[in-house]
Amino acid sequence: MKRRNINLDELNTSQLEAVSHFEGPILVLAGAGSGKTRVLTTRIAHLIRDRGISPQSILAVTFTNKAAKEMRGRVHSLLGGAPDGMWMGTFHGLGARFLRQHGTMLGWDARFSIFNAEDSTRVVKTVSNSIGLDTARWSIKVIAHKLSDLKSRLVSPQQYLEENGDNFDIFEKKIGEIFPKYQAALKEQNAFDFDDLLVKPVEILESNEKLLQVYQDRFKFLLVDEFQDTNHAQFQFLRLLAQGHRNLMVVGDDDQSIYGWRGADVKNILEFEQTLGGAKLVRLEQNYRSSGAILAAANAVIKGNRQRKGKTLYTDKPQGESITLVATDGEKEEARWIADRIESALVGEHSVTASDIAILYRTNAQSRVFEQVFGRRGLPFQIISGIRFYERREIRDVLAYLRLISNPMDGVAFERVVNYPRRGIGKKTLENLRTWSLENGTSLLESSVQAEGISGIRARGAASLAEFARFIQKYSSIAHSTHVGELLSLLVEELKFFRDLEREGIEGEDRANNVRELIAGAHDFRVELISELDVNLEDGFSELDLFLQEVALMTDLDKYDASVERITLMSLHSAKGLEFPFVFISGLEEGLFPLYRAQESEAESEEERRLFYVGITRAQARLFLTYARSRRRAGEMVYGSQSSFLRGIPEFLLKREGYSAVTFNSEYRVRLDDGSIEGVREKSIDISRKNIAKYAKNTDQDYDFSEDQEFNQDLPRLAKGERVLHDEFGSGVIHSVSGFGRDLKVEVIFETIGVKKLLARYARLKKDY
DNA sequence: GTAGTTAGACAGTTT
DNA sequence: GTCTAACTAC
Repeated sequence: MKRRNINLDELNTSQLEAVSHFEGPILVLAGAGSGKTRVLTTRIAHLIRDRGISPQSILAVTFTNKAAKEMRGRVHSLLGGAPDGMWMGTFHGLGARFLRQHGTMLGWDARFSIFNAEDSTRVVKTVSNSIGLDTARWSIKVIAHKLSDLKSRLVSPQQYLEENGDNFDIFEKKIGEIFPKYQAALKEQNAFDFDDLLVKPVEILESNEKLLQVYQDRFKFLLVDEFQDTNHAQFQFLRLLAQGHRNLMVVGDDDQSIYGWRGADVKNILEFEQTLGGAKLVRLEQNYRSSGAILAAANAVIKGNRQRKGKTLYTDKPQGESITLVATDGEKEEARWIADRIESALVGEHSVTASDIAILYRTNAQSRVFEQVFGRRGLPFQIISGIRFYERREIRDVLAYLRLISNPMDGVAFERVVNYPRRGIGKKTLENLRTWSLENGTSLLESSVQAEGISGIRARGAASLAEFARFIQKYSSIAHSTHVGELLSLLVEELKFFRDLEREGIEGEDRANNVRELIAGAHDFRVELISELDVNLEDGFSELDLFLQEVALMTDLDKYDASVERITLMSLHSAKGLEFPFVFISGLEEGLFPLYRAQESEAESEEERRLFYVGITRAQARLFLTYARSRRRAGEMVYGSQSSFLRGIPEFLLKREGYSAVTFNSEYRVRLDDGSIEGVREKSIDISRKNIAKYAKNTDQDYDFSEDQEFNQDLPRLAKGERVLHDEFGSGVIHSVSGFGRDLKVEVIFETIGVKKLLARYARLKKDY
């Protein structure tokens, strides 16, 4: 039976040029919303179906699991079946997979742990302490960042020492001492950090001609998404693999490079054509996402940057609505304004639903106010990032047990849980254990078995340690024959985990629920394993090992579900690659966005501007830019002016709105425990913190200022006889007013459709002169 | 030696 | 407003 070719008719000229490109390196400069995912997925399907390339010969790399998943899904549906054998994943995921197979060459066991930033930092700390570093003077964080930076540039400890010779300043000297010890500590614990997942495969490939040959032969076609975010190690990994066939397609947008601080090197994309001699260049400049006004703003903003390849997006779409720029007094007012606007959109603009709306911000801390305001108003929302699920204390505690069961050499995991729940093992006991382990070259867990014989450890502590070791051993012995979900259930049950958490009150209840969610996820793991991974490749590992790997590389963003009916709150970084009909970019204040700290160098300033560009180009139909004149940051009140970024947007694209709470001309209410309402007043009131505290004290909780009909010159006085203007129904006269605050209702006689009863807070009535 | 409490520093983005 | 280090009570 002859199968139909992949349909290429609906591609534009540039897209078609990229998709039908066959052999040789190619750079696709894909502007925001120009259909780059479509190009990638269509080309993969085209290669397989029309060019007869085996899926096994294709390697596709993305930056997030979510993107990988989506790509796999789209290729699947284009082909009408799964592309079996195709390698598709994130750099880190592919690196981990590679190391499971070949890490033994470097002396690691296949069941290694993956250390996240927190784990790595702990190792840096231990190592720093061991060389007697004054940690008050040298920040552990700065050291950890420096190490990561070196590794992402493929600098080994030996190279670092050789290249710098005697030209060390004091800091570099310390780094030179810590770096090799840090690497040794990871190896002792049979662990790789995030950077190692990229660095070590390169190390292996570069030193094993034969193995390199195998992989070069296998991967005839390589495709890379978000190429502007690759660091040196990642690019080197790609180059090694692509050397054989030279069929490397990279897709990216230098204007959306926002991970320089993580080691991403824009030069990879700016100099791609030289590096890969004879590379073809295709530009995708037609935007299919945003309205004319939004796109014009985006183009104007990014023009302020000098370091760029240069391209201008265009669209066939109409200009659309103006971009709304809103100034508010404080961050609370900002959140309320946005909440008001969302409510009116949800009610008044009937095609808009909560999932169409995103609120973006520069720092995750900004999500808090929205959380409070939206929570109080009953607006459904989901926060992506913030404290990530897998980084929560209770989750990391449980996972540390699993890690220790999977990899007994994992010292970070050991220290995390050896005394949690309390087993009477304290600082001194651990210190002695550590010393003894170091001298005898055994892992902390092994040493615990024979803790009785260690000098300095008392009988009680020793017994607890031995007991703990037996506990872990017991689970290790059943791990390979027990499903990971079941294992986790048993473990949590035996630890009486929930009992302890429930003693911690409401917060403990939350934590318990998070653990339950994790257990539920673990029980589902088998299903995902079969559908997502090449099972044959992972032979020899237990589900536990694979579960831990998946979880180590999982982020909050991977849980983001566009179809769930909630407003999405996330950082601008997280939003890359997504799109929404309604986008609010909040906190556009000088110093917050762009951040003060990023203004020191031109490179960082430009990166901030690219971040703004990324934010703007997420919007399809409506874009709202908001800033607050004052904001609480790190506990301090900060007074700021509007972001200098806003000057980059031509005035004619903007519609300004003010929103001030200084004059509070409506009632406030204090809701008492029994539900009654107290203190309804008509006048302006003092809403300073002091007073709020006073009311909070009096009522003990849940006070609620009526939903803020804040002063605004365009707002009509809602009284009988007043002429008003409605976005949809036009002019009318108020016939009656009822209710108050949140529930204020008005009956309006419109010229067009007659009498209509409206909720004032949704109707957004304007003054009609 | 260990567990619970409090003062102090600290909030930039993430695989 | 949240996490860590130092302090104090047992």
